[in-house]
Amino acid sequence: MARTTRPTLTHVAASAGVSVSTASLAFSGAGPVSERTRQRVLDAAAELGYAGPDPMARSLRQGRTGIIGVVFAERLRHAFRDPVAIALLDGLAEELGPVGPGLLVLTGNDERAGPSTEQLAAAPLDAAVFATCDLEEEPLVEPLRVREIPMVGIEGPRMPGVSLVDIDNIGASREVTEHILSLGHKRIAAVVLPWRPGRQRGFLDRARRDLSGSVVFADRLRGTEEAIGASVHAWEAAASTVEEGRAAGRALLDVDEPPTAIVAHSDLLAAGVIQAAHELGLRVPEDLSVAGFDGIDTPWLDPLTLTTAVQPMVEKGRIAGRMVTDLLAGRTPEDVLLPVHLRVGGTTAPPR
Amino acid sequence: MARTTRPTLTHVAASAGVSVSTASLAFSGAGPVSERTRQRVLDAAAELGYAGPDPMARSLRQGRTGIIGVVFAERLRHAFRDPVAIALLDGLAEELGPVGPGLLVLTGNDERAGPSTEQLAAAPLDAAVFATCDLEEEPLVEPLRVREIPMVGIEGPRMPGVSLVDIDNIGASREVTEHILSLGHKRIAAVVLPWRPGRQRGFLDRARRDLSGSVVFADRLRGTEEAIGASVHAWEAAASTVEEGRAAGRALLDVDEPPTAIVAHSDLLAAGVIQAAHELGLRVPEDLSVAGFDGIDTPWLDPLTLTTAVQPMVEKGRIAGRMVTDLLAGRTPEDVLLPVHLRVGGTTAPPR
DNA sequence: ATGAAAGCGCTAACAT
DNA sequence: ATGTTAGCGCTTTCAT
Repeated sequence: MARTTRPTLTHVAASAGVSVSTASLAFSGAGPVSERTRQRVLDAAAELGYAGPDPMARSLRQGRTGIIGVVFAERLRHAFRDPVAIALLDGLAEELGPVGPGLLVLTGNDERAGPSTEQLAAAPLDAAVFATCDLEEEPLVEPLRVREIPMVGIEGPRMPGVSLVDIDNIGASREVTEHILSLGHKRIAAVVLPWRPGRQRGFLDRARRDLSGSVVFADRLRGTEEAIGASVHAWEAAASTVEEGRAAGRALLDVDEPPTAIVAHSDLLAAGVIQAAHELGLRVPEDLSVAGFDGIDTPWLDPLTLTTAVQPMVEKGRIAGRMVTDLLAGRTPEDVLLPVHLRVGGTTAPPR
Repeated sequence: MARTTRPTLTHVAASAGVSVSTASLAFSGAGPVSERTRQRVLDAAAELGYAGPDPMARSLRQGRTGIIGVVFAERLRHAFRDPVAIALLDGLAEELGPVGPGLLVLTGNDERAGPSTEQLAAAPLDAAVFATCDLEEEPLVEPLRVREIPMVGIEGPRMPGVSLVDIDNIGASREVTEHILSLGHKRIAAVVLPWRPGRQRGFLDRARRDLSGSVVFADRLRGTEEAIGASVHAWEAAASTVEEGRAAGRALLDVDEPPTAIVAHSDLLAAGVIQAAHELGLRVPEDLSVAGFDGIDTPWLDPLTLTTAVQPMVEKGRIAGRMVTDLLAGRTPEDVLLPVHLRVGGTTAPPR
């Protein structure tokens, strides 16, 4: 009795001599079924090669897929190069693991910063987490808002309908810079995050400071300048990577009167700055102090440990996951602001 | 006229004064609709706040979700730490980007190597790509095989029903080792990949060599031993990371008569070995030659460039994506074996 | 404990 | 170009 099409619950039920509803209960366990019947159904299923209830049919009926979308405003290769994003995903996966099938990764490509509107409209999601969508004017939330998909933002601006997991970017950045100042540094430069959109590499000009871009970019810059009490000589990186940090370091250090300290707004950028310094024959921290932001593992800097602002990366993901769970249960979670603490490492010291 | 429930195509059609099927066509463009009608439907939709056809209903009807699953046999944080995996995902996303919503990431957790059977049975996939599932006895394929989900494996064993994108692990590993031998090295050690399952750190014992584990582990080891013509003194890493490489380097080098060359079966492991060497006061390549495998960017080794076997990481993903497309179109793609080429860098030199 | 029936929202034949 | 109709495969009332 070969069948060319996949068996369905109807076939299984028929073969077991029960109704479809009973067969359904035998699989879901959502109702009373005698052990004997249950076994008959499962046996019939095994014999027919039935793989269990069809996920799409079940989704349509129940109104949910179990899938959580994770939205990145960049191409996958760039998003996943960032240890902070990976840690976030890990926390998210850990928290949501038992819940459903998994995480649907929604990224952009070379042309688009983030998934297309069509993608967002067609994705079978129960909820979405914005991993790196920190723009004031975020075109990515609208398609999901229309669908009434619960949303959680990470370090974004406060937006109606988007629950927020935030960290104290301004305060932490200020604290790092204050540490540098307290060591006695006068000539301080900064390497700031990509302004986004239209990321570019180069000295930060006034125009870009004032236009609204990424709030993380703006907050970390603001913290640094609040500490200094004036605007800081800054280089804008096109991405948060070691290579970009290195380019920044070269640009800032290979001049007549280089700074004695550089505040980088990510650890990867800081690592690049340190590398550039070494290449230019400068010792860290003797000739140059360098601070970062994030608190990622930097085993390759060993024996140096980076002075940095340690943010709870995995925890951000876990909390976002918990918020998703709450939202799906109909609860309205409070926004969360997580603390960041200064970790003084070996890359900062008084100027000579 | 407030509605408490989300509007459906039926509401939109009624409001526009057309039938549901016409309204459907107005959205999908899959049939002839007059421009005037189309506009009326879209206007009605906009007014009602209709977000477009429901993805679940559409999936059920059409029999596909547009979602491609990517299966990792480890926890997310470990999988995504590997630049090779990221590059693969990037190629995959690039190739499949226009096709559908996105990639569903299916990972394990601390207890399970990979997603659970339930997860695999319930995930709404059109096809699956096994990113790091290289076991002979892979429990992860069975749940998908039963569902008749098209599958593509990366560097796995040849399995019925799983299309394969492979690279020449044996040949490339042999070539790297031959390069080391041609330089005149006699005392050669290897740092091999995790044997999996039951990854552990330590000198590789005979028992593990003989048991069937990861085929990538086995193939790269085999290539090295084929070149040497004998079994090699080897350390098994618990993961392909810089830290593990460092631990391996310490174990292999901090002895009375250390090897003059170490063949590491990944670039991250090689980077760790180099770091360990530096910490022990050994210069690379003067005192120790080190080779890797993969060809990832290692800017932090600068100015050193790693001698390694360069594999087409992104290309693997692209081809896997193309295979998925083929399989979904009903075609049966041929298995692919991609070439790997030796890149001689500055980390290998004749022994002193 | 089991069965009958309705319907989730949509698309695709088919008819007009 | 538009409408009618049948179902995709399942879960969930509601009867029995």
